[in-house]
Amino acid sequence: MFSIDLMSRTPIYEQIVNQLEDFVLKELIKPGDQIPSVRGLSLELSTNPNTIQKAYSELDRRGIIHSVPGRGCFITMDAKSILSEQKLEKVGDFMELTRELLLAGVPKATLLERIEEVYSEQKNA
Amino acid sequence: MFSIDLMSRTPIYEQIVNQLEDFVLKELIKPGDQIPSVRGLSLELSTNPNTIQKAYSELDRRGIIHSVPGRGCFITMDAKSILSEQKLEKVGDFMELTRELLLAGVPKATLLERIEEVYSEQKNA
DNA sequence: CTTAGTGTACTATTACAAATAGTACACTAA
DNA sequence: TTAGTGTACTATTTGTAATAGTACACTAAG
Repeated sequence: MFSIDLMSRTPIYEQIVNQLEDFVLKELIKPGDQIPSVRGLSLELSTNPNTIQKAYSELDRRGIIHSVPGRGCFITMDAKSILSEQKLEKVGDFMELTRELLLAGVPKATLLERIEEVYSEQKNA
Repeated sequence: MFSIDLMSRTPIYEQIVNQLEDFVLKELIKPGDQIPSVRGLSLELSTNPNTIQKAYSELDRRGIIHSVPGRGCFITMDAKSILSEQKLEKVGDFMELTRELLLAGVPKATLLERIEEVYSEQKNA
């Protein structure tokens, strides 16, 4: 399920965080579900347990997962709403990127087409 | 003209590169124009000359500027076209971001509105 | 020619964050 | 009791960015 890119400039622990957030939003993992153990995932990904723990601490801090000593880590009930709200802040990034493309001479129509494309992908899913 | 953010996660030399690229696209600097000297800019920004040189080497490598030993650094004639083409690759990022926002529940109409907003900003400029 | 100002190249060092290594402790469930 | 959890901690390694300092070749102005 998880996969990491050692060549990427984004830290491994951050890749884990991003991927798990994606899984939650895509509902590949649901509230209450248990996620892989720190040691288990570190073996699967051939990383150090501390790297996984750093990712899980971050997710716990944000309220996405709930860690229970001796039992494991579980997706919280309101993980999805937290993430959705968090992603809304990306609308600013969206506009920033739009400005860059405008500057590069990309016509408005092109962007509109791309949006249609992405939103129609979803209907087929 | 240039400014750097020491707190940013993006390296200083990369901030320089990005800003100069922006200036070219915005035509604040034009082909043939001379840009600040390595030592001059390092003084202005209170950075090490090597940091500026790293940025300039990168820009030279990409064909954005042309360095002439003993004279200075100048914007190349086709800097803008190189940058425009380079930015086109960002359409992929645009779609990726659109997918994220779709996943977070942002309605298509919101994104379309934002695009209109950005493109109308430009008309006023 | 001299001088000041350019870009360029190089080595050494510092600073910082990510990642690794290893250990230890407390808890839970079988 | 035992195996599997999360957690905490220190020490170390690694890679990159940035700094520090020096040196060289070139150009233009005097």
